[in-house]
Amino acid sequence: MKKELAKTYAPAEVEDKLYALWCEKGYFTPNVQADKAAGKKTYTIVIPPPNITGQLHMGHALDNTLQDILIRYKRMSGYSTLWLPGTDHASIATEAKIVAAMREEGITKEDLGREKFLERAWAWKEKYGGRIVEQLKKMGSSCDWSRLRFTLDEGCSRAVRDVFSRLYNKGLIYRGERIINWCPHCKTSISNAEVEFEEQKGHFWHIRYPLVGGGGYVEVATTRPETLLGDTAVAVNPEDERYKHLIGTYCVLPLVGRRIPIVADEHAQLDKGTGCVKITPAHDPNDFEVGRRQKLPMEVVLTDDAKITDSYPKYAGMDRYEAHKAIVEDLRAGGYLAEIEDLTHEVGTCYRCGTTIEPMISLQWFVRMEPLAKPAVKAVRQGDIRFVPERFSKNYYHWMENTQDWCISRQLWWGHRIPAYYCQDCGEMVVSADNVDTCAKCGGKMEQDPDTLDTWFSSALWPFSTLGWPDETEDLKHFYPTNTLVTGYDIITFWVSRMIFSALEYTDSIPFDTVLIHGLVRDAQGRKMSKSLGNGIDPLEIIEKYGADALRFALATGNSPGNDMRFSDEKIEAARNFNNKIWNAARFVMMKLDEDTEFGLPSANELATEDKWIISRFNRLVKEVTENIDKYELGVALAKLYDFVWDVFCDWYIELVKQRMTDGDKVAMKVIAYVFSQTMKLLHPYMPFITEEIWQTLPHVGESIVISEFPMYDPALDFAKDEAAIEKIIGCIRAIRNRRAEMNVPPSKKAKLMIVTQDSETFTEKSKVFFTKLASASDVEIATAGEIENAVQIVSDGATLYIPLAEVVDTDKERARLTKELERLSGEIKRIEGKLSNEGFVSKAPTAVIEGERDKLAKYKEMHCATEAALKQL
RNA sequence: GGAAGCAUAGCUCAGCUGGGAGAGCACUUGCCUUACAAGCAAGGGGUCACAGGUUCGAGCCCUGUUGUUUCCACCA
Repeated sequence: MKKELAKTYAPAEVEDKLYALWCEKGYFTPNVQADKAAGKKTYTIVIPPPNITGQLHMGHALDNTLQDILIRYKRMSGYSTLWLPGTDHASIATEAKIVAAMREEGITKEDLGREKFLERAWAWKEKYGGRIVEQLKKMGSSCDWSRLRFTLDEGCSRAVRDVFSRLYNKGLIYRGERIINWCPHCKTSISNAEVEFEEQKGHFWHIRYPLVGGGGYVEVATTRPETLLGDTAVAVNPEDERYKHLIGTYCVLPLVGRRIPIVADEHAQLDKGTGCVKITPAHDPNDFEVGRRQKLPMEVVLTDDAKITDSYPKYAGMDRYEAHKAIVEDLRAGGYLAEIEDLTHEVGTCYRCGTTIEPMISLQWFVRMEPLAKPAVKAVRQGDIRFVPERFSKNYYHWMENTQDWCISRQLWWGHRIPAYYCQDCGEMVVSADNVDTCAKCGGKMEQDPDTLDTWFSSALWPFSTLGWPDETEDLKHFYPTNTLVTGYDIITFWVSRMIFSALEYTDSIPFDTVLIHGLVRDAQGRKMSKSLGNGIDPLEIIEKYGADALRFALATGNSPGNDMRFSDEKIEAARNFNNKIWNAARFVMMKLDEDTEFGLPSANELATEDKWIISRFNRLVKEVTENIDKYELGVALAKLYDFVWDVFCDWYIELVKQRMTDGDKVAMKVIAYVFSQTMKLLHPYMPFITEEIWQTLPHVGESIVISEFPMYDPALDFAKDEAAIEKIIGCIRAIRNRRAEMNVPPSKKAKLMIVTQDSETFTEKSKVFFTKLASASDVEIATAGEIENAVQIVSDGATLYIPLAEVVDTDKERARLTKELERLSGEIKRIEGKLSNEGFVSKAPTAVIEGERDKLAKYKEMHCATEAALKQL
């Protein structure tokens, strides 16, 4: 057993080796049959599939660390556990990357054709999808790789086609001409959720439209004068006295010369601008509605790449910004421009490429949201699905209750092709999960819709499509609904909400019961990590330098649900240091253990006080850590583990038992091995590699810590009395060290120690060694009464300590110090007495709190008395 | 225009249903004490943003104010 370990922990030497072993043993793959037979409860997490566009970033690292902590914890706690991994085809993002790469080669999508393009896309997927899987493995993620999925694989695709045709048949998917958000760069429609608003400086242009017949004009205001080309009316409010006489008359569109009507519509508000609104039905969502109500023509003036159409020869081919300038100039020249105001406004941009989106009228596919949103809201309201932290449910409700129909068609090639088929001869349309070649009506040739579906359409099915749905597979029956979804708050609307309504509609079940929300990982200055800033930190570089466990620790510690965190060098170094601390504790334990030390606790009557103390402390730790993890307080649980390992186990228990270990005390060996090995288990979900490496070398039962049993709280291991005794001794040791430090006495200078106490159960013969080892005592005497003259006197909880360091004792200083101490104690006593004499406090406070105060009072009174005595002796 | 979060030690942040303020880093002092100098020991440092309120008791609950961040929203 006695192994010589390196002084510092070298993660690189153990991580890959252990991960390979875990995979080989199949620890991450649940044995469904056996688990069922054993009646195990299930615990399932389906990974938020990373995009195949690139590589893992810190956000992924955090997301996956949290998931792995939960999964490993549940696996060790006896659940039938599945963490299902996969990747997302990320339609628009991936296509944009591939197109960009092709541009380098000087080819366009059209040059290549759909089929060849898709070949490239699949090659991309192989390369980058594989890379992401490797990165997840490096993190130690205990995913079941035998169930790896991809949003565009056959199973997911089938689920998508199935859902699409179901919804279509129920009337929940429709095709129609609506105003959609058009990205002129990506050349596709995008959904409302994919539009990001950005504040931009602009102008408010007031333009005069001359009235037809007779002089005069109406003045309209717009931020986008170039859309004037598409105006087909001017609206005024029907109640507006100023313009009532103009309703039904016409004005002339400047520069174009078209006659357009002045119509009455509530959209125009009395108190805004001039009260007259130009109406551009084909290029503005509000105007589109006005146009429908007023039966106005839709005049399209922009092409797919946001250039003016050929209908306006003077401006044809100009992009929207050039046209803007030209039209402003022409308006000015023509004397149509009345006023120009400065203004800042929110402009919609494409969330992928940042291009300003163009509202356009277009024939697209939509999901009717209202009937789907209602049950989705209800599921959260009645608590079937819970957000952690709770406040994010407000976000969710707000979005769900106000959401508009979802535009799901995209003019892209990389994605799920819409399962709608059109007859080339008679125009008949069929929606079908299966391919349709010939028209049932006329026998003509059917062509599939060229468009693909929004990436999020397939992501919305992810929790069940990955488990085999629409088939009633074993996996679906066993693991669905899943349990915890771990994701960032930035993706609640895109994804979480859509999974919820999708699951309720298609599987008649919630997709998961808990949504654990985490924040963003920011850089050390609190900025978002981004490519343009170049402040991104690569998790793999961190792993290479510090190890996966250090990365995981740094991400999990001090992190609370829903809050952003900063990642810094100090944090990762602190994490590395903790790894090293654990490692060295392991070195100590292993150096001291006998080879035949077995796993297990000695019986209670064999245990020394300090053994019971550490066991009791550990037992309480188990209870707290379990409770914290169950409440998703992963950061709090980890802080307690850190504190226990470093401050309780290393700084005190190891020091207290060192002598016994050196003396070959078998009981101490068993206790230290037991507590430490169990501590490794508690820590394992957070730091899988180092804990396994150490656990394997300690006495243990079982094959791997991965599949070992998570420690359980045991009321029989609460030793309150022994805990109190050791806490007292620690208090004395601290007090002695403190005094010595104050007097600048070096540790090497030993001195006799006399302990005057009535507490013979705490201050025993056996406890003397603690003072010689840890408090620089040369010799310890325990007495029930007595004193040493000219000695340093320390009053601690339960004892008065005398240290004869005559040459350094300054009697005046001692007197001053003790007097001060006496004052402090008097103050405390007065405070507690005041509290206890408060009628309200004693009648209303819980008894435990009152008891606590009484105990403290007694302690302080005793110390006060002892201090007084000590002062007298000086 | 709505909504939410945050404000605690010099810095970064924890603080569980209210019961005497914590950690890491930084700082000061002393230690290479055979597990660990990536360490050990001791120490300094906080009217918990501000103002009210509820309570026997408030960092925590309520109201308002200020600062800051974010989300949502079709303001021409």
